[in-house]
Amino acid sequence: MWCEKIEIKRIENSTNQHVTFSKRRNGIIMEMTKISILYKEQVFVVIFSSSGKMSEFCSLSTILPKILERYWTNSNENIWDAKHEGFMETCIIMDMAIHNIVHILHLVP
Amino acid sequence: MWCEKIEIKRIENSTNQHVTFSKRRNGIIMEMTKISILYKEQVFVVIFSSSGKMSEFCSLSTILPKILERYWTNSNENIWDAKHEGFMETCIIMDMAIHNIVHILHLVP
DNA sequence: AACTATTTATAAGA
DNA sequence: TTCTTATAAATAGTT
Repeated sequence: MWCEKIEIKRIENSTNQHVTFSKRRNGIIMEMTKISILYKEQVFVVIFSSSGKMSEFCSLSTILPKILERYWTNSNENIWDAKHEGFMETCIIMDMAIHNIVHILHLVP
Repeated sequence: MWCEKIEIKRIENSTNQHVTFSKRRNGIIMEMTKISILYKEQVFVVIFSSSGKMSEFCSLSTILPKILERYWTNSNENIWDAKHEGFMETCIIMDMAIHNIVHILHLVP
């Protein structure tokens, strides 16, 4: 499939995990930025830390309701009726329809 | 910065735009999948079409409330009080803390 | 959708 | 965390 030379497997070492995650996070932000230019679209990025805090905030926080509206409309489930456990470490939300990046919130390990 | 050889600029041609966006979308899904393995984390992906429809759905739609809870907790704004226009084309939500991919929703151009 | 030349991203090491 | 560089991986261009 992909990654035939370097095996993709769990990084156990905590320091390595932070370093490599940091690099890949930058990669994702780069890619988002490119997409926003290529398609002249809005990219909206939120990254939560593993402790649950947002460490940076740019603007236009009110875009999120639009996602939810559409999520609600398209799924037949009640999104507020949480049945599953889990805690967000990273959340990237891209809005492709306005005309700039509105949010890049960095993870602080 | 990045992309010194190939200029990153708006793709005007509609067909090209769909083809290249499709490639980059696959790239993002690949990257998410890798991250989920590298950090043994949950990756949660939702992609909406430009027409507003979700074209695919896998499982666990009830993870979204967790994102919202944290978004709410961390921002001082009422996320339901939308003041800005804009329409989501792509939404990627990664949950890094459960232990598998829960959602990959593909865009259908 | 498939191929591949070329560009871009990353792992490892410092 | 940031830099460097050799190597791996992704994609632009084309069929």
